[in-house]
Amino acid sequence: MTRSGTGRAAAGTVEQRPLRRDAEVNLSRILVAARDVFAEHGYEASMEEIAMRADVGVGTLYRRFPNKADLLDAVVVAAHERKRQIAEAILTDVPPEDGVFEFVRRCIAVPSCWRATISAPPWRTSGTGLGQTAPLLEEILHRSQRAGSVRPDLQVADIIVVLMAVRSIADVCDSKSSTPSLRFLELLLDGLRPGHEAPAHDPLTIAQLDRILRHR
Amino acid sequence: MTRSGTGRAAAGTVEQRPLRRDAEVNLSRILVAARDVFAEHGYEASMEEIAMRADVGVGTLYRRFPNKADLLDAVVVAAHERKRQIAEAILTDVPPEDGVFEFVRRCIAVPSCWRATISAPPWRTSGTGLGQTAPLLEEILHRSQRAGSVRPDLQVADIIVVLMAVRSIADVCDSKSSTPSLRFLELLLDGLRPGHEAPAHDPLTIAQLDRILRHR
DNA sequence: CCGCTTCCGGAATACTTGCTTCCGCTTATG
DNA sequence: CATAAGCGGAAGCAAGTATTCCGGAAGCGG
Repeated sequence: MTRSGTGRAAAGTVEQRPLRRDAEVNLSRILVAARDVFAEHGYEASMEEIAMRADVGVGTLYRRFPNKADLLDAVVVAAHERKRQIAEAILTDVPPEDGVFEFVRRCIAVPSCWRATISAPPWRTSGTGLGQTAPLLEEILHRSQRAGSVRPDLQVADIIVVLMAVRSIADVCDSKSSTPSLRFLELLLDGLRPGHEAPAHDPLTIAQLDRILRHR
Repeated sequence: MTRSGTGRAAAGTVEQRPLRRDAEVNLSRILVAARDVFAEHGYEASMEEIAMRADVGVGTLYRRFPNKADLLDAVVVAAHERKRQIAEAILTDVPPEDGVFEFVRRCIAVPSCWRATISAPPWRTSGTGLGQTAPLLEEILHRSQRAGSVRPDLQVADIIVVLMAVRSIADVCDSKSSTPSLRFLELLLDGLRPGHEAPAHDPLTIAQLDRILRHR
């Protein structure tokens, strides 16, 4: 407490001094581990397992994050961002008729990303992040529909549900060596193609889906 | 311990005297409750919740079943039986072209049945029961394929996976008032119809699926 | 190279959770 | 009415786990 000795920054901003080099490395290791472990076990995952996977002690986790929920928060925020990036990339790089299919495939190819997004119980997080991606997804969907590659009765929420379904199958069935969920995914995607009767049941709205995901 | 007074049966058989009337009622209430609760929460379900749902005390559970695992066993066995019955009914009552679709729809219409079958971690149960239904399912599938209503590249395991997927969606999304999983189901079934390219990935074998379900 | 500050590990703490047991009371049954 | 089966639910007890704490190690500025 000598004086200002410890280098604070401009007043007002809560700027914190940069982390020590090793600490920064550990931090990113923690984030990766947390992402994976939460993805696998959901919020039930234990801090100890996360620590082990990150090759640090539990104490280190608590140095960076006040508690488990805050750690999850960080992971979820990062995952949202990743998903939004995917959606944007689709809109710029992919021909309209492949948009929906590519979106789903890419989301699934980055499991630690979308898994966390969806499985997290965000009763505390700013939101499920659907609000951020939904408009982009809507655009992707419309383009594919105009291109005639996707059935016209499909809704945005259906796509999210598809993601959730494949995720859960992958959780149960996939292993290091085999990924049967990919076959399931293709069957599922075939169901999104045109040429079928309109389903008899109404789709969820984004708001409903959002509530479901947030509340549980 | 007077004598044989308490009516034991022929030697050898482990025949137990019939349950008291009220006890029998309670037993079936327990079975129903356990079926539902296990279906909802998986093996994590607490004995207390099962007892509460059955409107009995936990003590009563333990009078009938030595422990939680055995209770689960009973539920799983019953569920297998139910599923087999459904499959048989399909084979006799339903025209070939509807077989697969009806099977899936009926399984899902009896949630407390197939849910338990599939979600239970049977590291202890005689088997996953796939062995019993698989041959019937195979027959159902072949008939539908010969009738041309189902894509020829579909395999039995695919159908089981479909069930698992719908189940997980229903768990998360369905409520008393709305059942969005039914819409998802229809989309999924559309993917099983003919007219699509063969999926690039191989299906699971029944044995693989069996191992997956049993081991986890 | 020195000393200060940040960091680290992981044992110990303090709970929570949930299966199982126990025992005094109730209820069917003959 | 007597008896044995059945019942409820309050402990007992064993795991599992978030969080704290502190002695020692490691980066960093001088």
